Amino acid sequence: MSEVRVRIAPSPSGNLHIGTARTALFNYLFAKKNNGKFILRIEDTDALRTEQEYVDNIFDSLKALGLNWDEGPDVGGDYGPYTQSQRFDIYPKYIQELLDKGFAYECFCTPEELEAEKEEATAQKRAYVYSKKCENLTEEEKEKLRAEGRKPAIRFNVAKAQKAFHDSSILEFDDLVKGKLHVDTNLIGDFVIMKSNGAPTYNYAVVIDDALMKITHVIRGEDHISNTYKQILIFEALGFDVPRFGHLGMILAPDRSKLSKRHGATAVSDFVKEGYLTDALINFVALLGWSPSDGEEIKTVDEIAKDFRINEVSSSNSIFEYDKLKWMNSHYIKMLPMDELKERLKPYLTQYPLDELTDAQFTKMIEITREPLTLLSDITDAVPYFFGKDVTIEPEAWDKALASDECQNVLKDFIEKAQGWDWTEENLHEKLADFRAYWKETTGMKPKVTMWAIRAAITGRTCGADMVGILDILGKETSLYRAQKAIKQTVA
RNA sequence: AGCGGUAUCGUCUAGUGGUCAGGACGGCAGAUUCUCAUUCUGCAAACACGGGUUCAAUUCCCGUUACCGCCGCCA
Repeated sequence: MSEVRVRIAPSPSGNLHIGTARTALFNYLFAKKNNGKFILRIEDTDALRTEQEYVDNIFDSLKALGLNWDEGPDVGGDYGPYTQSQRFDIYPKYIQELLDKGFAYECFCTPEELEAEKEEATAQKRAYVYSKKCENLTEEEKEKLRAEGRKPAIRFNVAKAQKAFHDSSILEFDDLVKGKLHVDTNLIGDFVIMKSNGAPTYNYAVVIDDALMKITHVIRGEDHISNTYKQILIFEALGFDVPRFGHLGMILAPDRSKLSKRHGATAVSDFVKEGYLTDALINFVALLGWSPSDGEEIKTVDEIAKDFRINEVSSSNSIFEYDKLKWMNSHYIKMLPMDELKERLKPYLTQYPLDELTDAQFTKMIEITREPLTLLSDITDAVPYFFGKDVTIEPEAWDKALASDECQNVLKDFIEKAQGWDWTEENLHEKLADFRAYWKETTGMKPKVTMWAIRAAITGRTCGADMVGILDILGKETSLYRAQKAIKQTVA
């Protein structure tokens, strides 16, 4: 069998969608597993909706996910160009071939006429298929229409192609993930393959490109199933080899609707901005429809590729559950080496005067605050008390841990004793333990309550990072200054 | 409406003509910890419904229902 060649063909009318990323991943996995080639093609035949910014976003997102392509617009390849808008001189030739073979014809219908046909169909509660009214126009009629200034679109003659290559009107193909699929081609109207402005339509361009790029397997979302029949017919009409098709279930939002902006992030770059790691994203999305044979869910793309079999992919839709993604993200954050974590976190710390800390202090701060991070962006709210002389005490922290006389006494005792402490990490650890023990023995106060008073005074909160580490980073002066400020003046 | 697809805990899924229907996330309970979080232990939680076929059906077949997709000179 010839070399496996698969492709991902996004349309640059938006940033790379997470669903497209999953389709790209499955293509990539299939290529890897079969020692094939993974190709990127930009489908920008609709100039109105295309933006360079989106093209860049698609490149960047795919790269960030580790889905590197073997051939594409930027890296080239033997079957380029890989951007459809640069292939416009290729398409007319095959249109002519289809016209010559009688598998296509010119259609002069206006949008209004087409609209009327559709309305009539709806009124009669029938499915709309094009009336074929232009199928047998004579040359004179065409000339007349042309003289009126009408520019024809080209339609594909479905029935003719079907009849030429199949015994009945039923067209069948064997889907890589769904098994045998079929349709009655009488239900497919003669569709437009070239618009009146000369631009190819999706269903047509895709066939020409897939054929010329020698694509062997087309893996895509199941929303393309009905397009597949049309495409197969074009492949056959032009005498091209028909590739194998595989249709993946869709990704749905938790409310079972299409995943859209109102559910949160949908583009890969949005997720990244929110603090998700691409490793977590790609791992998570692989688990939608595919499951590892050893039950181990945390896996790199390479590991998944070894274990991947397209026919074992689930053919049903799956819901995008943010909870599990978050769990996975926190897992990947925990696995990040310190140096890398520090760099990744910096973009979320721009509002703080990082130069107040030495590198050692900064490292320490990250060490003691990284544990509860679910998103990288969580760091923003986890560290305000490491900066500045003063700290804002949250009302709840005050009420719960500082307002009572008992707490005030703990704090006073802390200030008094801490004056004499040697301010090193080990020593603080020991002294603080003694401090807790002392209060427990003398008053029965729970260790956590004792610590709350100190924590609240110094960080303004009742929960946060390791207290020893905080004191160490802040230093004796700032720590005691803050503790002192939390003493009620009236109680002096 | 028509055509096509799908159906196992709330979610992602494993699995089989005879299983205690397994795992993960989430949930709940407990343990550990100066707090939050981690970590550990335990618990609850599913074969959509109705007919067949069969000694036996979650598994095979048919139907119903639900959900999704498609019906563009969008891709």
